[in-house]
Amino acid sequence: MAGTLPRLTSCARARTWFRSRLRLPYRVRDYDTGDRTGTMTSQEIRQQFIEFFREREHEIVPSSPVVPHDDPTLMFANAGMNQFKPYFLGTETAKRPRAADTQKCIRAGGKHNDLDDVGRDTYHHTFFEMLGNWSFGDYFKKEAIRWAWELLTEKWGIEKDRLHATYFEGDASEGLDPDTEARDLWLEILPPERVHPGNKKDNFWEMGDTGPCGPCSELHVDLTPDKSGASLVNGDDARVIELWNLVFIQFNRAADGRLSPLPAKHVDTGMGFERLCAILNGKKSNYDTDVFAPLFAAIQKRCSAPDYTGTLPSDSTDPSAPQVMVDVAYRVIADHVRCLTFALTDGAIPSNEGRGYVLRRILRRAVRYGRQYFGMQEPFLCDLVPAIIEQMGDSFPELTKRPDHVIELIRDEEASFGKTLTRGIQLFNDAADTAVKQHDGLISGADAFKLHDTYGFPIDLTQLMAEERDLHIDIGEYERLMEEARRQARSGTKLNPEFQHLQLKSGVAFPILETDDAPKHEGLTCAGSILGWLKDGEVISTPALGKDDTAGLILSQTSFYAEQGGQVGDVGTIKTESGVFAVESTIRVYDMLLHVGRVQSGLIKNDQPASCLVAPVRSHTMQNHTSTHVLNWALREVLGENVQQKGSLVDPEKTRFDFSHNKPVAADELRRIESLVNEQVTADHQVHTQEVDQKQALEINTLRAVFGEKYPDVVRVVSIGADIDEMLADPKNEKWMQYSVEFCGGTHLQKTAEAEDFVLIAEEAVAKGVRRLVGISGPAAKEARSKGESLLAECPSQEDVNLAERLSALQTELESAVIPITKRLEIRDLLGEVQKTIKAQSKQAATAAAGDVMTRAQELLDSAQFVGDTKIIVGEVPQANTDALRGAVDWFRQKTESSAVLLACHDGEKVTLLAGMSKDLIAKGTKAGDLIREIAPIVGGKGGGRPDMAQGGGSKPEAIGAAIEGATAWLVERIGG
RNA sequence: GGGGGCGUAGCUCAGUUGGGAGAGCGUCGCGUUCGCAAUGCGAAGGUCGAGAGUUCGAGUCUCUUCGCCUCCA
Repeated sequence: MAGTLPRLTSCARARTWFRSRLRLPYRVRDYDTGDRTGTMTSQEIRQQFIEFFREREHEIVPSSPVVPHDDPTLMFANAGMNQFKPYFLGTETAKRPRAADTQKCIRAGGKHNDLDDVGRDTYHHTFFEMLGNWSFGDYFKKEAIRWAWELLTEKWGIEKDRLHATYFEGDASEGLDPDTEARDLWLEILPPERVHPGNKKDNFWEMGDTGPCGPCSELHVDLTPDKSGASLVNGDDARVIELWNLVFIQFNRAADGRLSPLPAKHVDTGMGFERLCAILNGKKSNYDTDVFAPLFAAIQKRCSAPDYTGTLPSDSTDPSAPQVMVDVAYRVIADHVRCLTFALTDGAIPSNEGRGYVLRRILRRAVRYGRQYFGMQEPFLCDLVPAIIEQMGDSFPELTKRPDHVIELIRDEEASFGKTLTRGIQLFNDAADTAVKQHDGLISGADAFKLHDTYGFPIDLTQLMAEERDLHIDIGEYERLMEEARRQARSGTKLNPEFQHLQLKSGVAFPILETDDAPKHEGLTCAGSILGWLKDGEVISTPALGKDDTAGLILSQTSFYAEQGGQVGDVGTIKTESGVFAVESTIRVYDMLLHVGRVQSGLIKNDQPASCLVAPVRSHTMQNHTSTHVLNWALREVLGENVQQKGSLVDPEKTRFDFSHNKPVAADELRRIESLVNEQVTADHQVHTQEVDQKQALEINTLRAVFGEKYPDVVRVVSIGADIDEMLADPKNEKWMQYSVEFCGGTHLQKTAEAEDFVLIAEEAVAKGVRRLVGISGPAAKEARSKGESLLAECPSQEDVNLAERLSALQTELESAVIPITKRLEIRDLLGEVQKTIKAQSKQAATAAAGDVMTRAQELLDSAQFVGDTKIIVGEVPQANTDALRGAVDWFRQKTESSAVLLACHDGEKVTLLAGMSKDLIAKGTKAGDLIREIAPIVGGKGGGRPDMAQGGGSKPEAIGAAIEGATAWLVERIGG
């Protein structure tokens, strides 16, 4: 599959090239009939947008990944401005004042989750492109408005009298005046009846609760036949739709809610690409454009589906008519597979949490539609990926890099959902049967909830399946269970209650007390002074903190490391002349370092000099952190360049490193990785750190940056063994490849030998395609080694006695022991062999014993007395066990017409009794269980069982004789009498 | 991070107050058949994920742990 791609994409490239030479004229004609044969391809539209702004001195930037690795507040890129956020926030300055691009966006998580709308109308998408142009403190409203107008009307020929503009009408409660500047600019172009004021909701844009914001101005297109849609602007009507949003960022909202003018004013615009393509080609639906046409063709071919006719549930008298649902399925599948292809290409993976979970839900929705309306039982979404790559690979070259990987991920996910679906359908059928028989066609809320909770069946699917069988669901009960589950999940995530008040109150102003934490790299102590503390959600400095008060203490200077980059926050103590504060963890909020903990003794007052004492365990953290870097390097050496860091955690006990690798790391690979790390430790390399310009640092060939992570312009480089200046002077020299170089702000050893030793103690999967290694260093590593050796020495050899007991003891110990993973694997193999021996031995013993038991059984049968027609077989069988006695009872049953049996054996103090009764006796009311209950107390125990076979036991072997006599007497009386 | 579910033969799964580990498919052997398909009879195949506990007795109950699935945050 991959082999054919380059050829296909180059075809597409040639086509674009050819078209661009032709300079075909485009004119938009009639929106009403839609009979215009579209002449502008989406490729061309995208290209012309880019060119238009390139000609106006905009830097054309590539789309940022749709999966942001550097912004934890954002699940997916959802607007063009995401990658420029630092410029608006003022944390970075733009290198060029103007930019334009097309940004890949996904909207599917979030609060207003409109996933269920996608496919049911003409314009909702989970994945879409956003065209945008930006000014960072450069041009403002005038140019933005004029260019938007020029591009739409002059270049693309949209009829001028179909365009409406909106501007911000002002808001008294915020003290904001109307945006007359924008209004007047529009009035120069448009007649007053097509320039509309808009309220704060529609025409004032904010990034978040705080930060840059400003009025916006939107261009709307009137698609009504007679251009009468003026009253429908901002009316949420499909006939008059928003096309281009121009945001003028000119205010900053502070934490107290007040707005202040920004010194630098910015422009941020966004125009939905798919919608634009539809409008320029006179199509009513985004799905009727060539953005989707090739994909629809691929779907039809792969699914042998009926033709796509473009009907919608909303304009049909029967919203669930077969053809309508077929058309919905086309749109759902096309949209979702686009979304998945882009998200997986950018490094996301379907999983059971976070954004991975959103993707899983999207995939499942598509699979369900495919199953239900196209009858697809096998994975099929994966087969649609090449069509997308062929179509979009030119504009988004990243798609062509690892298509196989994306296809495989989708196929696996589809296959595993297929299994869940089959299981769920079974459960549904059971639930439906119960509903029909017992509840008058009402499926219980509990069943619906279980389908959702355990099998991942969304409620709408369950409802659909119910409707097919003319059943209903107890929705009220379902909702109640759902809410309960939500509540439970929430209550589980609360912070340590002691520190809950340390959450900053939102919307309340607070001073930012900046902390200088440079000393963290110098040592474990430093002197600073108290600036204040965070308590009850507020940053304050009075009154003093008394004994046992909990707070987040803020110092002017500190040697504590705040949790960042995988390294945990430090613990320790802070002393002043009047008190001692125990620090339990350290976190960063903005530029404040919060020393979270409690006052141990005395008082802590503001402005006091304070000395920081970081707990000595930090040195173990440093050993582990430096080892982590070497490990990262060793992984590349052993497993190859494909190893990408996926996350890490470094604390005093261990280092936990997650990386992309799609199969378990083999035992010999583990050994090599471990010994490579130790070679570097023994070599006692100097650990170099230096602040370097990011671009320059990226030149270094061996540098390992986290894929997709966004770094500041000046980064701290940590090199193990190689001088950083030398590397910068000759960044491409092959010899650097033998050293570890990373961007890192963490605390490190000065020389690698200080790590002492390194041992891998675990290897496991965390997600599909992601493995996790856990390593330890220092004294803990040495201890693990010797523990491993001693456990290995304890392994029994085949000849040893009491194999079974020793094995069980060793397994228990092995489970909790911290030993090298390589040693663990070795021991596991060894014990596996031992296990086989044990099995063979016990089988042999069983067959031998069976022979003895049969001899004894024959004796008992021969000496048995008759009571009427029934044989009374009672006696002791030495050297037997429960299974052997059962075998004997079965044998007697075959040998005799009618029999009552009681056998006994003992192993040390433990007595086992077994009783059997033939059917005729049971019919007469003599049951094996009764016999056992009667006899077991004689040997000091009890028992029971079924009428034909019962079992009991006790602890008095010396009473077996008495028990047998008792049994004989009981049987003779019952049967004889 | 929290909740729920599952783990039994090579595969798909049953297993009801705790009381002899099962079915179907597959495998192997033997029949019917010239042979195949089909079919009849028979057999092999299990540390019931692992470890502890309760019990006279645990696939079943309790706890711990591993793996997978799933929902919520």
